[in-house]
Amino acid sequence: MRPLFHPALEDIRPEAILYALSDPERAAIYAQLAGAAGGGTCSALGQLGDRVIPKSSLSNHFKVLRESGLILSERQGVEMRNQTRFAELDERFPGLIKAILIAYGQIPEQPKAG
Amino acid sequence: MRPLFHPALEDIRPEAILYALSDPERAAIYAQLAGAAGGGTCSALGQLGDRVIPKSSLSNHFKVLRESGLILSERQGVEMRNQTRFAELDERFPGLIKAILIAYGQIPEQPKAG
DNA sequence: TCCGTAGTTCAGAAATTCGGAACTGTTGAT
DNA sequence: ATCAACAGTTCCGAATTTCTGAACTACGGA
Repeated sequence: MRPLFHPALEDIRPEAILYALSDPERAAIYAQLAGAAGGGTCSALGQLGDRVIPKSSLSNHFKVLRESGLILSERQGVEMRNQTRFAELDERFPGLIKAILIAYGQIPEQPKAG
Repeated sequence: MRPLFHPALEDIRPEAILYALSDPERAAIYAQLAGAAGGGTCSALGQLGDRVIPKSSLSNHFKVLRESGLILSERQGVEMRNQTRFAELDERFPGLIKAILIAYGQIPEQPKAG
């Protein structure tokens, strides 16, 4: 298996982020990861609502998320642990990811501070 | 010519917004419109950098922007005036569009209030 | 070694995008 | 009224991308 490619923070392109999250299935996967503490595996996230995502499609979704810079994947034994790169990304593109998750209704809207 | 379709505010989908702006050419067009006071025409925005966008492609870009809910187009004489629906959209998806424009470097990063 | 599980790669079908050419709709001139 | 010029749309074929079942690779346990 080819080693997994992860872009360096400075190589992450906004168009890749938007493209990756413009697919509701991928956005839902990402949102799950953003919520899950441990780092989700592919199979754990393979069922969204009533549809079972075929595993080749799922693998591709993770690849798109990974190569866009949204997530970090590393093999751990027989499975793959995935976690978001939220903190890094929020530094590079302030407010972007949070605004997207809010737009999708995956996290409640933030009240203004103060 | 078919009448131009514009989605109602409540029908606008985040995936459509992200998809529309995941194309750097469309994002640049949108950013120009967001900056231009008057409402830009297709031909006025048909040249970005060194590339001349073919007019059928340009027409399609505007269609995608329009049908995603990002812009409002209306015929004015022989040409088409386009303007953003920024205010509306910002109400529906708070912070989203601004964060995207910032990510693309099209507007300077906003300082935190206070 | 052999088996089961997790995920990747391959390959062909289906869907999408791109853009040149033809077309529509509007204005202004004769 | 007719014509020409112009802005933008639609059509359609070529190229690209996406989707997913099937085959495959990688790891761990017995």
